[in-house]
Amino acid sequence: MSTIRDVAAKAGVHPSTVSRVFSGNAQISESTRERVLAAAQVLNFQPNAIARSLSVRRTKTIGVIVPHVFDGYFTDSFFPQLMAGLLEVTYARGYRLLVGGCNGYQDEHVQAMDILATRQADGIVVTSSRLDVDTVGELQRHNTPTVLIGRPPAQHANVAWVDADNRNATQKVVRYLAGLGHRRIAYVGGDPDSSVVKERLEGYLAGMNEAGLTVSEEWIDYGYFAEDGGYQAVERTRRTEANAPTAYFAANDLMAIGILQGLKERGLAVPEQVSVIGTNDSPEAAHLSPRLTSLQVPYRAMAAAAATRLIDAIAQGQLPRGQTTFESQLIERGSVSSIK
Amino acid sequence: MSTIRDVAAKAGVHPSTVSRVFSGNAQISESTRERVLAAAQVLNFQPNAIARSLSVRRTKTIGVIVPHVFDGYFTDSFFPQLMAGLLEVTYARGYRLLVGGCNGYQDEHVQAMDILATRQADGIVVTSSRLDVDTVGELQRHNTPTVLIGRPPAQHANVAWVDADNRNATQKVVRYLAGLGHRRIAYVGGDPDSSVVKERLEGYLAGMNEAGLTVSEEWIDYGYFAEDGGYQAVERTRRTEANAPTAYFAANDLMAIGILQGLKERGLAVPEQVSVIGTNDSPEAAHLSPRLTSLQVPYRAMAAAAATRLIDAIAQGQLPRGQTTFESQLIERGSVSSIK
DNA sequence: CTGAAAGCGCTTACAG
DNA sequence: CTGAAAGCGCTTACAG
Repeated sequence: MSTIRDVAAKAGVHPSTVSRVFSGNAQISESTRERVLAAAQVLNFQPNAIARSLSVRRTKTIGVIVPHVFDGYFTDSFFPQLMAGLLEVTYARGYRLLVGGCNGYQDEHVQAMDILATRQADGIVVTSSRLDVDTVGELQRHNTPTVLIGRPPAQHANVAWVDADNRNATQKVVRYLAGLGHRRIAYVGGDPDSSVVKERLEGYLAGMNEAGLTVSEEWIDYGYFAEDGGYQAVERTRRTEANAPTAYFAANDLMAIGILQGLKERGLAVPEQVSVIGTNDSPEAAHLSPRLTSLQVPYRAMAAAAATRLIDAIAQGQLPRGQTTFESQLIERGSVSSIK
Repeated sequence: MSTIRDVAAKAGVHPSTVSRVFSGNAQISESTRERVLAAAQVLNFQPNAIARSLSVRRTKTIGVIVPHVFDGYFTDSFFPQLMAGLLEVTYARGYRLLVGGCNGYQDEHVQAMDILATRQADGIVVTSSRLDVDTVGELQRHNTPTVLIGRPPAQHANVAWVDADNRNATQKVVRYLAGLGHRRIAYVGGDPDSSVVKERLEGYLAGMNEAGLTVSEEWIDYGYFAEDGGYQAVERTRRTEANAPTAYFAANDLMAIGILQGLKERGLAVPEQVSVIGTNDSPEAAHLSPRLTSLQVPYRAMAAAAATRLIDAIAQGQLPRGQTTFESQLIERGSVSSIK
């Protein structure tokens, strides 16, 4: 690999001149520019981005940590949508995306801090928000460009974030179901320590309350964020048929599929006897039978917005700010009906 | 952010000593190590990875370009599996994954070369292999650590790659179908310029030949790698019912779903009248009705193997070498039956 | 418009 | 075991 020095020698100029033609923003006479470019051409020169980063203290990359803490993580449609949104804007803006794995939630902020502290990225998008792990606080303390996908714990009210209307959307789902005559409605969440799940629970409770429905403890269930979690939720929520839910709202489509399965095994017809609503509008939703009604959360748009906000802030040398809530949309298909 | 110099000052040692305690491999007396660590602790010091990279000429990151050239790219299960495999090993090996987008196949090798030429990564995993774009050649010419997921064009026989047994697996699928009595079998591929699709076609042809079946041109169709591609393939392959296929093998599950849809609209029952086999064993496959029989390609394992090979080579300062073929496995479910 | 110099924050061969 | 120095490959304020 040739360096700026080789090119300078060949073109008969000072290395700083070569640097100037490649860094763009500098007055260079047309003739020397041409000479430099020609020399670079034959030497197959491309400026070393690492050296440049060291010099300008900017990497033009943003980081993201993927917390593949549960097996289904990559199977769920959240992940590809996240990547799609992030990639779409990093690419358009000439940035790169650095992705690190991590091993459990505790490790997530270790990895995030590591990327930032070691200057491998100019900023970071944080996706998970477990309430018991203070990733955000750590990041804030270090005064580091961060935008959250999801809402931060209350004490960090001023971080930049982008989130779905989890509480509201869930309340609407319950309203919709109650409007159809359902009175025993179950909420099947994933990890109860995550903020999404908490927010949705609030929305559920608010919706039930609004409809004048008393909630039975048995209708609230948490499980693994995958088919099996939903499947088991059916067992746990139907101990006594008299008190069994006539409708389920599940934290993701994978769980909804598990619920569908569990109901089928018990000989319960969907939607005739029991209604089911999933979340995320995953690709399979439209192809199940019955076709699954699902609450579509615009993760791709959220990720794109997060990346945009982050890159904008970096470009202006500031910390990202502002928070945006995205509306979820209920995609009505065939897994819901009114109660007779 | 504090530097090695600040720590040195505080600990009363030379910067090079600080460097030594952080770079690991050096003899340091226990007492000075402790002093340095203590100083680093209070200054909240972490070595700047960029500076280190420049110095040692190694970034500890590998790159991958994702060619999201068609809309369905992120929806297909290939992408998450690829990322899962790559992330799994980069994480375990203390590497980072740098992902770049690209805009069409032509742009792919521009981006790949850019990452490498500018030294942002130590090596790269290349995923797409369009036969008309010589990404591999370009990469080879620059003597750059590369491993391909997929097989390279013949002229680059010596690049390292990891691939599925596309040809063989397809031949087996045809053998299986022929064994069930099918004589008019369709092959519905995606992009005909991609090597996977070519290889599968060869396998298809070989399988038909082996079974003593003459192929009708109409049974070979190419379409967009998504539902719609499959849907349209049904139209095109069933111009005349007399010559219409009784079995379909599709390049991915999305297309198979489109085929299912198209057949249903024509009032054809699957698997009673027509059999359908997809590829990739996507999450939805098991939940369709009929449950879709699918050729499972171990993309996650392939990606992991690619990353491992790449990192091993980098660690030893060599170019990656060797090629491995992974076996696909037919997951039999309910969309296939024998012909009466 | 261009050159010469200092600096970005590390690493490492060379002495001792 | 530790220090002093040179170097990794750029950038940019300062002169002219």
